[in-house]
Amino acid sequence: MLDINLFRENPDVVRKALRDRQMDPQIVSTVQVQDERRRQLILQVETLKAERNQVSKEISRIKDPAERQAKIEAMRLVGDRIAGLEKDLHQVEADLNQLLLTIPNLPDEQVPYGKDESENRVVRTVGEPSTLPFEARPHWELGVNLGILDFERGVKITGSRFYVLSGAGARLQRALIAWMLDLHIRQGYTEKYTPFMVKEQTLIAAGQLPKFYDNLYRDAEEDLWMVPTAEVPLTGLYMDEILEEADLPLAFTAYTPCFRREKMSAGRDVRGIKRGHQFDKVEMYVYCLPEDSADKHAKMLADAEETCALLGLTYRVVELCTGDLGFAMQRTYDLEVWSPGVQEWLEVSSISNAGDYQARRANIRYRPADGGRTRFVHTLNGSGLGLPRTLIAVLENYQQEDGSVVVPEVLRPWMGGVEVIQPVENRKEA
RNA sequence: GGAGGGAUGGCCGAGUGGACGAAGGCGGCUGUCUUGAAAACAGCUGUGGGUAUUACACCCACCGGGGGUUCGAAUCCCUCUCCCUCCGCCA
Repeated sequence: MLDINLFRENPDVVRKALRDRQMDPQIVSTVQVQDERRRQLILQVETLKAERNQVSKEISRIKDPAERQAKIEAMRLVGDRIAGLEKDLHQVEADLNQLLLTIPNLPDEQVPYGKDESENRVVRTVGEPSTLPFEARPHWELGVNLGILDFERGVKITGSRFYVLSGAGARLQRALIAWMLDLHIRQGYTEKYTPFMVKEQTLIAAGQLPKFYDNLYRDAEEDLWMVPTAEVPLTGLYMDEILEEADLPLAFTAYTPCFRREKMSAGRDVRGIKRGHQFDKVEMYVYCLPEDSADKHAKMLADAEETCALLGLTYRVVELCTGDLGFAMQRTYDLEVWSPGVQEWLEVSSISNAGDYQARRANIRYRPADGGRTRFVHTLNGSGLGLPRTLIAVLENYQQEDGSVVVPEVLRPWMGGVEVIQPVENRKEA
């Protein structure tokens, strides 16, 4: 949510942001009109209330019954007028709020302009896209041949885009999760285990609703929604709280499954495990002082890069242009790892600074140490790597000519010392 | 799922239609005293919004959320949420 004062004092800043995001700036004027109406109504309502309060106090002291009755009558009429105006006011405020919830964050000044993802900027590439001395197989061949990836049974029990990991495959994913969590803990993040279902308000706070309604799963009867990313419960953690400056920064890491309907991307990336309705992710999340968020963003990017580097994966850092920037974010870097089987750069992480945008929606503030007025915190989030894609990259980069897959060194402690994933002998186990 | 009891400021805890933004206590801050500290004493101690001659001014709202009754609601009524106790079910 943007500060309403921006629309009063600097509407052109908002218009430019919307244009840069390839959106219609018309809504800015609509907000201004509603805001003006709101303030007029507040002025009227409060003037009447002040009058009523004052006269009501007098009534309790008036002895003369006729005078008393006259004042009561007069105040009854004032009460009716207040009720009418308040009804209008509530409507205007609800409308205004709905409008503000649909307006995205302002891109940071340093974000390059671009109309869509084709204009994102590669900041740097670390490593060389690997060339294997034999023809690289895609993970869906590798995984099935090894007996660690079962598409047919996933489809059978749930449906299209679902799969089952088996044996060393399931264990490899679990190893990645455990290893990443431990790495992030070393990097200074505190582990959190959160609910995987949240209420609507929590999704609004994180900026997922109302915009991404179509991409979310929910219980049809209750106000319970499956999280599309750990960012949602982690943003909600401090909803409606006032932190002390001394408490900041707060840095968290959490593993959660993520559930996404992905209606809009039906038909894309149908092959393999790159895009599913359910996937696992380890997330990093930071609450900090406004003046620190750029530094924290750099640190989080470095932490995510370390994850790729320790896995021995070739990756590149991409800065998102204005047209591709996420709804709630002011600046975002994507991390993409090279995977020789699918022959593409896989987006495994998105590291974003939301500024105070989510904090406003979630109403998360802090009290400055000098005792001044409360301010909104800044929030940042970044995947410590999305699991299916990291799994793809590991399988495809570490494959050998005979179809086996070497387990990256760092993961072996979580793999019971297994160094190479070999084909499973017993077909039933697969 | 059934029955009952609760929800008040940073915390504890009073209030029962007007004098209540809310007693009292604790904690915190400031001052006096002190070489310093403690103690004692005194004062202060929430959030949001509106107005604006931007004056640490005035006004409005907030006692779990929403709605109602009333000239006036922390207080009465309805409803929702959450917590506690007991029963049932359950990994």
